[in-house]
Amino acid sequence: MARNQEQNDKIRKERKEQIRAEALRQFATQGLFATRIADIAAGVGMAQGLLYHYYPSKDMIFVDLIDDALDKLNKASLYVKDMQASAREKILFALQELLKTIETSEQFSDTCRLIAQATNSTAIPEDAQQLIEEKRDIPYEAIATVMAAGQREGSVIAGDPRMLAILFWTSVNGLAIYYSTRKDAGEMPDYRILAKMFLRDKVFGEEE
Amino acid sequence: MARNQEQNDKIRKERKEQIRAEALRQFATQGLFATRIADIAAGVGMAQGLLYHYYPSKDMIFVDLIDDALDKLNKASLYVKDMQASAREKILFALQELLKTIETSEQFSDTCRLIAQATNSTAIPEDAQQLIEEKRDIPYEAIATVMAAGQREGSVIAGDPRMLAILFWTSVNGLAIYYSTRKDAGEMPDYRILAKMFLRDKVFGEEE
DNA sequence: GTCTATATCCAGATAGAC
DNA sequence: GTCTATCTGGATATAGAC
Repeated sequence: MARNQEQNDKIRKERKEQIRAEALRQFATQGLFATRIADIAAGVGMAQGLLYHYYPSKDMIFVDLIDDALDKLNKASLYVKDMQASAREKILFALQELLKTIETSEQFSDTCRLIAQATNSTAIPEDAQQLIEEKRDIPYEAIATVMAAGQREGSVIAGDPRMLAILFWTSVNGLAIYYSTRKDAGEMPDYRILAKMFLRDKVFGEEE
Repeated sequence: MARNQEQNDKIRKERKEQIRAEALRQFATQGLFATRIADIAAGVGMAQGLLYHYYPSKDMIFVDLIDDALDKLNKASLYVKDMQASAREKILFALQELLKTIETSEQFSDTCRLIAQATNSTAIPEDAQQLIEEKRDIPYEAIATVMAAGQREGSVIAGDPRMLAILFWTSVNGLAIYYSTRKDAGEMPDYRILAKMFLRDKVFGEEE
């Protein structure tokens, strides 16, 4: 009977992951309130009632996804901050990776959109609001640290490093929203144009 | 009796404007679906039933506001495009004005947020979707025209002008969202940092 | 674990009195 | 023009059979 236990656990975990994936897609594209629990269940291919064996409520799915989304973003931010490289290289690397990921990963775009949906509405579950309150500043702080280091090394322009970090993230975020909401978006801009905002010296090799 | 007619029209117009203002605030901060028609009516200080003498449905209020928001943005964009000034000056002026307006005008922030809410969800009324489809590209085209002129005059970096326009608007939009969703936002960044992305030559007077 | 059927609630919209 | 009271539909969540 211990064998069945294991199998059940595995099924349970897989099912939960299916629900999460489907809910992420729908929440990101439609928003929390416009997404019906029946649609998520239908998307997964399970009965509506069954979904409640995995999550106690629609809100809880949302909170779970928000928590996950914030953690992923924070982890990536801290990775960049703690890289072995110059500040200049970190900024260029981060922008290049972010833009590439926005372009190629549907799931990453959805994650950005989910966070946008959540931060842009006061009508989300209180738990989700608290998570955002706690965790949303970490990427800003990480990049601000890099900017300050860049100022010391002479590669980054003068100004409040936190302000530069805000410009960094709001620009990336704006792009992410733009590209995830247009099918006809075309290709991504060159990441070096964004980098040009923050760096004192030339970022383009041949041209300019 | 013609006198009463006039007065009624005036009351009617004022009332409608009150509803619009309240709905804009609530749609922008909560989203279409989380906003209840009862709350809008309460915010205006009228009975729920009375609201239906001014608008046939919640969706129609939303569509009306979206239409208005897009028109305002487009008008401002075309104003900048047709200014009597160099492309470089137009870019600097536009960014300066946009950032100042985001900072000072609650209503402008709400307008940006409303558009963000609308473009970021597929679950909005079809009429609204069509309006967005029709009108949202105008600001991009206007700024792209300015960017192309700037390239000819030698002040703007190389690259697809439409791409530069996308960077222009997504950056501004990201900032607008950021500042409208934080009470503790602090002051706006220097608009010249954003301008630095697009301009070949120095944008800061003394420093750098 | 999975489904169908159902209870419950709530928001949008309407009717009708004043 | 304004209000109160009500209808109606639809979505969340639950109950109970298999």
